[in-house]
Amino acid sequence: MDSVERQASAARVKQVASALEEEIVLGWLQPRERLIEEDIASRFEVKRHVVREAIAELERMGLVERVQNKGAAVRMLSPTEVGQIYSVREALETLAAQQIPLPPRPETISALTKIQGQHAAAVERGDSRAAFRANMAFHNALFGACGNPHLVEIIQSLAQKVHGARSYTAASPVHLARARDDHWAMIEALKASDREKLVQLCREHLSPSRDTYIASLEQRFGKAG
Amino acid sequence: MDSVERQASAARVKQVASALEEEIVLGWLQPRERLIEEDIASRFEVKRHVVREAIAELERMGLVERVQNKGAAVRMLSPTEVGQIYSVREALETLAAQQIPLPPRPETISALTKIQGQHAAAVERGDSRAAFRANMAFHNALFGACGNPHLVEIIQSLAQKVHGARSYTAASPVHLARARDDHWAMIEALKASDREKLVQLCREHLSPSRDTYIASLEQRFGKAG
DNA sequence: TTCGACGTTATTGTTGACAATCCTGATAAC
DNA sequence: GTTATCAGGATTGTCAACAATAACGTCGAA
Repeated sequence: MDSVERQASAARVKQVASALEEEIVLGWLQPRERLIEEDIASRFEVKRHVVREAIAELERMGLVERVQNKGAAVRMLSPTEVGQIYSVREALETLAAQQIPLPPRPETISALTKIQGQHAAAVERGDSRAAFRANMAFHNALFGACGNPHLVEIIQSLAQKVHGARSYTAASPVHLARARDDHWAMIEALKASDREKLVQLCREHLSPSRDTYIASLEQRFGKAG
Repeated sequence: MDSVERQASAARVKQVASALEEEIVLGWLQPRERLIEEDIASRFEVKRHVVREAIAELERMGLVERVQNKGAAVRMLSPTEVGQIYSVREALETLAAQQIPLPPRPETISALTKIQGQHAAAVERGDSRAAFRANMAFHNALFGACGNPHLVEIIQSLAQKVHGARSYTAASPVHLARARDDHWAMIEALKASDREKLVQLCREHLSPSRDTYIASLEQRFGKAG
């Protein structure tokens, strides 16, 4: 093991991609901001080649837009698009929630509880970066319990698509706290095998960030945006 | 215009990717068969670079599997996986069918009719390649009418995932004829604004290829497959 | 002063060569 | 006869230099 450098490049690509994803989600990279390949390469100490693939990945995820000979820029989602994506998310996450076997396996509960502990801690100390990660982990674990990995994969990819739209809420203490409470409530619903409650929670969990994003966008660019 | 060579590479990548997709779907490339980058490069008269990206695309679509330093091979889907994917497809295509505005716009009907004419013609003359293309176009046009491009995109990607599993049915005259009849029936349901019928048709349209694939697989490898 | 042509620079796209890795088959030892 | 070892070839992964392109600023003319 000669340290970090000897990783498979595929791993490095994912590493760079998710690092960039985080920066976009947390708002460190603003919409319309360009992603310069060489800059990123030197910043992460990888070859441009790797950055290229990472950006291609981000493009596939819909976080970034690319045009010939002009490079990539973080993508700006229109309110319409965000609304459409959320409506699909709602349908799919509802579907997944309905398929989670109740009562859940004990491991599911313990895993969720553990992750949510980390999430709550991150929210407590205002660490939006850690909160973001824990939040993703929570949803993966939750929907992962539905037993259909392909459904989970789609839910994940949809969540990633609107990650870019979340820079407005990802750092907001109010929203983070609300998400935390929602998560605990979901765990309770699972424990109680209360499917109706669980589905309802999942559905309503989505609204805040969608509404906040759309509202802030309309405020900035006018209702026509 | 200096001929085909002057295309943007992005376009060539997609071209190669969909050409390979076709070959996989039509069974010209068997499961487990390896995809040699240089071979493909020379076959399509593009650089290896382009092939690489195309294969990455196929990997993302789930048609192909890649391992470090060993390259890509067309992926073999287990019956379980196929079942899972189809169950998500069913949910999503049902959802989309429910969202198609009824009565549909005249353009929708005419577009579908035109595409289906091509499909029927292809089926008639046993041109499975053209039938495959027309089939894809039909479903895109149909679900595209639901008005949510993101939903359509997901439906498309799921269809692509099981394309590999379709090599068993894609060339079968019986299945092609059945698909053709289903399509005509869907158009009729649209014309009649019969939502219930439409949704039912979409749902049942999926079963044959799934069942055929699973059956053939279990026959080949035993129920344990 | 403003507009447009032009050259410069920053950035991306492409290429071929090289390095690393894995598979195959042959040879030799047990 | 079987297994272990090790070349040789085939294939993928990495790289750095080069070409192509678009953004930018400058200069000159109306």
